Amino acid sequence: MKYTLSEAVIDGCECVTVEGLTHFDVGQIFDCGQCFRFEAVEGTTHEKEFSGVAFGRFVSFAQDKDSLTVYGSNLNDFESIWKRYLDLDRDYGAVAQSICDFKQSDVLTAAAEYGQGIRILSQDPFESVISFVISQNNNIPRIKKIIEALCLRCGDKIEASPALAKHASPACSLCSFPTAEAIYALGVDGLFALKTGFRAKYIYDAAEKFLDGSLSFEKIKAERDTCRAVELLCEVKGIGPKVASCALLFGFNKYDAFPVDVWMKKVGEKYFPDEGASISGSSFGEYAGIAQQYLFYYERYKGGE
DNA sequence: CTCCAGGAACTCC
DNA sequence: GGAGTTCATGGA
Repeated sequence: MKYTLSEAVIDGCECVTVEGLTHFDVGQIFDCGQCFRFEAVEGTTHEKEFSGVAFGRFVSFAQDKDSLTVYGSNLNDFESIWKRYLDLDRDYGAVAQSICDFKQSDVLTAAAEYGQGIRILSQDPFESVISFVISQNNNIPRIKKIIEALCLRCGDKIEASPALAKHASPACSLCSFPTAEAIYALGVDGLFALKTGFRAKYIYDAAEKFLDGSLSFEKIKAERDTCRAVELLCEVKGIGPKVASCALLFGFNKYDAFPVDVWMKKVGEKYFPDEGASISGSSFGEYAGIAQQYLFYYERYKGGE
């Protein structure tokens, strides 16, 4: 994946421009359900632009064809944070090819073509764990609302210059995702007050186990066997196979983690009759998680909204 | 009103 | 060890 970088100031806003990207579409990346804190920027001068907060920083990703402009970043931040976050050094053309070679399937081939701009974001592990605990038996707009309320309630304010703040969508506040300490301090009642419902005690348990060390992210990162990593996460109340798999795929770089939700059960029943609703990653190879993302996105979004 | 949402815990047999 | 039920909430 060879691309070129340049640093600039546009309308008083520090930014980095990346040229020569392939298999990259900010619309697909931020609208495929892997990330809940980025929103489309209205009235952008670019073809597409999504802004939000990650790793305690506000940033805006604007795309025109194969060119990406990262507002709110200099070259240093880009190299140390956003390059990794966007997974830019992975050759998604080769990944998609290897997925389709491994599992011969017309639907999978069509899905990989349809979602060819998707990339798996490398998100903060704690944020992805809490976010997907909130996602259970919930819909995406409300998941975003709850996370937004949580960040407003106990995240840290992020300072952004007026020039940069123009890129912010009103739907996303300039607050970092809360620390485990801050979430723990809210208590179950405080979390319940944020309309988290029955998930309040689950969020609290995750924060508590993270803080007391019984949920070791270092251990999970180091665990080569993704099935065992799932088991480690499932020690938290409210984390089952689906939530654990999402957290591992989006927050721990476990590309073979294969979340099965209601949409993937439909995919199994419609297109993979041998597997049906018990479809699993074991038949999709080392990039099963990326294959899952192609199939999820295809089934969920093809044919509009 | 009922049904559903990127599920998982709990309760039965 | 599976199948059915419950859990908060809000939108369709």
